[in-house]
Amino acid sequence: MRIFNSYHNKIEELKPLIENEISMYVCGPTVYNYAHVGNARPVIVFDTLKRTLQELGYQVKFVSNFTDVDDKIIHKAKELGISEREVSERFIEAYNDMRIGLHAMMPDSCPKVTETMDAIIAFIELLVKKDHAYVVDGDVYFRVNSVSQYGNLSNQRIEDLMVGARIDENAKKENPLDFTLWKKTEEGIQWDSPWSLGRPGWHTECVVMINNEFQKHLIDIHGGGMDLKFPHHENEIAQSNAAYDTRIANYWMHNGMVNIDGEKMSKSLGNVVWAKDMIEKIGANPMRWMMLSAHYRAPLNINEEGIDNARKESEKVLHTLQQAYIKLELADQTIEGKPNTEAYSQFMEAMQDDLNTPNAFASLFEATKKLNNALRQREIHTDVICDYVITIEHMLDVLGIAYERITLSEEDRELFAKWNQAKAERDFTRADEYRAKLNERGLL
RNA sequence: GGUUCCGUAGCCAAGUGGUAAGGCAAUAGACUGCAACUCUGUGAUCACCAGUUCAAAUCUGGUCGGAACCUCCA
Repeated sequence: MRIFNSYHNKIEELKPLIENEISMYVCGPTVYNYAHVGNARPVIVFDTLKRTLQELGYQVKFVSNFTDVDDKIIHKAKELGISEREVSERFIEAYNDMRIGLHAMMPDSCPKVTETMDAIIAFIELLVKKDHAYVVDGDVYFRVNSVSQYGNLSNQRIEDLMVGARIDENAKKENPLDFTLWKKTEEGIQWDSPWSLGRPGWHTECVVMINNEFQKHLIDIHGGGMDLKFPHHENEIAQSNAAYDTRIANYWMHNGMVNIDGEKMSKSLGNVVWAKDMIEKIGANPMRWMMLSAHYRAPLNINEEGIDNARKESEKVLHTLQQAYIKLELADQTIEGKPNTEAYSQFMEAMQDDLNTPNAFASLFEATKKLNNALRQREIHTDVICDYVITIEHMLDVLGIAYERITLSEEDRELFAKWNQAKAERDFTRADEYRAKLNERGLL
């Protein structure tokens, strides 16, 4: 498996820390609102990565957090007149519903900030003790200049960041780029700490959770949206380097942003689309299909035509699969075996090439075409059909596209028999009746 | 100002040195009792200019156009 490592900006062979095992972490959402379609992309991308790794035989441990302590949650709670906990629980549930709606596997663990507070405070204490952080009036800041590697991930020099960046002037900080580890606060939920009543900054939780969940300071893969590269991931690396002298993850992966009709989604443009609404509108399969039809690192533009495309393509493949099930059922042929077609090899080759899903789809279409051809032969070769059914099923499993094996009832079988007989007798009135019934049952 | 990325047929989208995958749409056929489904055929010299090379969409330089990040947005 080769993946593009954002840390080095190049494609690298994936070498796990432990043979046949992969530890991966993806930054989760701040649960103050529903997830929009942009949020759905990393869910789909990294779920697909996990599926690919599993198909390759890796044991994958996948962790993704919930940020349930944040200013935005506090504001939302005020707005709705409910507690912060109620806000976060509501949107955690909604987020998990979205995962289900996208056919994404649940992560093996979803730690929450509120349940990690002791470890976060202990970690900040460690940074302070090591002199990588300093305390001012109950706030704690990370001293960016204390780690030499700062800027490595985003490839920026501290001086450059200082010049043009619109950095808020905070007189308490030694350096404008220093980021908050702990914030003294009067508003919202608070925790007691050695420095003040307050709450942690955003960048610390991921580091602590990774250490906690994986019981080590270095994992294989860390993922998230491109926009998290700086400052969030840069800051994670800085903290981990400061505390444990490791960059937390060997491989950093970032997915591209999602646009709607060529424009960035934003509240001000009023074009934010909730993922749940789109799933409901177009269905999970087309949604995933569309998201995977472009390479994960490229920006993805969503428009009506793209949705339509994804819908047609997915339906076509699933329809072919369905016809194959019926054909095999009618021939009393069971489906078993492992994928052993050229198309499958090419598919997996594409997936191993930094998740080249567009090429993987090409293999899927080829397999579909082969299957369609096999289904149209006068002489039915069920073994060939079986090969391609298994091939396509495995491909769909890796892509997370849902399908269902059809079984025929006695009635269905009779209908097929009668239809064929009527056609043979050239009684097209009756034949059309049977055809209509079969159509009604979605079997044609 | 700094950093990163992109510009391939009507649309979506691979390919990153050896004469342009795939899909959608369009169009012409085949199959069919008719239809649907399906299958087959048909289209681009890769934003522009210059350079390196036997050879460039693919490397270098430049021009034009677009995007992201540098603001606790995936």
